[in-house]
Amino acid sequence: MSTSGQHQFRYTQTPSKVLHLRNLPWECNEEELVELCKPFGKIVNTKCNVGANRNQAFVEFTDLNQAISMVSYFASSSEPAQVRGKTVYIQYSNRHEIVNNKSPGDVPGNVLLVTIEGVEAGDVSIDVIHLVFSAFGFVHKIATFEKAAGFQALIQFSDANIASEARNALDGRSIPRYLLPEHVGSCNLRISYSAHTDLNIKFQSHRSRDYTNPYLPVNPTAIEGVVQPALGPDGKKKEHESNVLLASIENMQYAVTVDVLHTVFSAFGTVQKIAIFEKNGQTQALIQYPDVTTASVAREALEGHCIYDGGYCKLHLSYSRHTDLNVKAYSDKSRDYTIPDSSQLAAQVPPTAWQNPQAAMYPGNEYTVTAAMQAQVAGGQVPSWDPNLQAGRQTFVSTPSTFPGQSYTAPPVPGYAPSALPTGSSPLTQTSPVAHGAASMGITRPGVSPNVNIHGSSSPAPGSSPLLQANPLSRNLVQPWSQLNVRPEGVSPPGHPPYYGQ
DNA sequence: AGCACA
Repeated sequence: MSTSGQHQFRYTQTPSKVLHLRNLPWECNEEELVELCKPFGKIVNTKCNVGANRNQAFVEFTDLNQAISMVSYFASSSEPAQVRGKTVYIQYSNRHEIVNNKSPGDVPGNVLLVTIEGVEAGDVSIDVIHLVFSAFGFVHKIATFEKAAGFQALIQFSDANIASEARNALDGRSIPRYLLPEHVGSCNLRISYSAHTDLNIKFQSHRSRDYTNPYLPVNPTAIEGVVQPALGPDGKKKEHESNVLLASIENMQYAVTVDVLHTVFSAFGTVQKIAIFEKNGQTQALIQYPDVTTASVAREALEGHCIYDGGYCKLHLSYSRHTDLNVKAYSDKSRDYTIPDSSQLAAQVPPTAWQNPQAAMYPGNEYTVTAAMQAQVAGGQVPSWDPNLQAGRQTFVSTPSTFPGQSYTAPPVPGYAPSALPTGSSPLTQTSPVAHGAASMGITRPGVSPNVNIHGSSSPAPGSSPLLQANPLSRNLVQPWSQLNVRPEGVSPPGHPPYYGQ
């Protein structure tokens, strides 16, 4: 008489050693599942927090009879199966084994990866996140970031037990409404484990916090994402100064390598770090000085000037929002000069290492946030460039041998008066970066050129070591002068004589 | 309260 008489249930009930459990309480974890099921046999695998509501689970016994005994028992029992007082419905799974029980995000650790669904980054403050997660124990560090997956946060606890409690309690739940702006609708938390064990927070900011280190400097201007200065209401650039310069390189017909940039920008002070990246098809670079003053001088001096003569590689400089770059110490695209002997790493670092430098650290679903991680775990100090985007520009970055032969001129070295340079006295003088570079600078911005005005005409003798550092052909900045006479194959001498501007 | 994962 029932309509289901000749119908099977939508989900077949043929016995399987895998059982499907539903109506589980949201708190349910693996241990509770095992407690419920182990009287009937040995459990070889489980999967909990399944389904949209995370209230289903699978349990796999070693053999079919054990699963059958459990289903049979509760089918005839007056006491339903329960977890924490909640009735659990048990049936045979329509599969015969549990696959992929543990995704990387399920491997417990002391750091949680929290995705806050349905909100924009600005809707949930780091203080709210801190408040919510502090209910389970001392929160050591928080780093937030925004990616395709949504607004995410890494929450570091002292140990995996506390992290686990927080995850079990909060996964799938919402941040209380009263903690959120009114316009926010639902706001579900999706929580998995991060592979990280210790976040590297460099600044206290609205994006990242280290609660273990109250003396960590505050970086009030660290704003995620956009590197370029924001536009003010009047449409003019709102520039706040920074010790890090953002250089956009226009008309980049010639290679602009880390070494070239280091040479150019070192004229104004110690360059700490450099990172080159592509943005919207344009090459950009971040150059970090120890202080704002140095950066400011460099910016004023170099803005609008060309690295190479003929209008090539014109620099446009602005202040980055970043204050401390998190770059690979030695790669094609970045350099950290604050690390001793970084140049020695050259031979040891595979050329492709930078392309996915932290891949091993970001298994599974964290993969999608790698770029943001590099930025935000470091405290929001790095723009969210994707190193992988830099493929395909090898023509410009490989070696000096790819310079167009006849038109090569070397980059400038501000700080030495062009007039002090010898011309034609040696093969090298014609390629002198000082000569051409200074000329280029002088032409582009007469009177502002740092090489003339800042350091005056107190030039060193030709051939002294600063000149070496200017030569982009030099792969190694400490290369002895004599070695520079041996040009890399394929690099032609300059096609035009040195030009000395005023 | 009704089947994951790739």
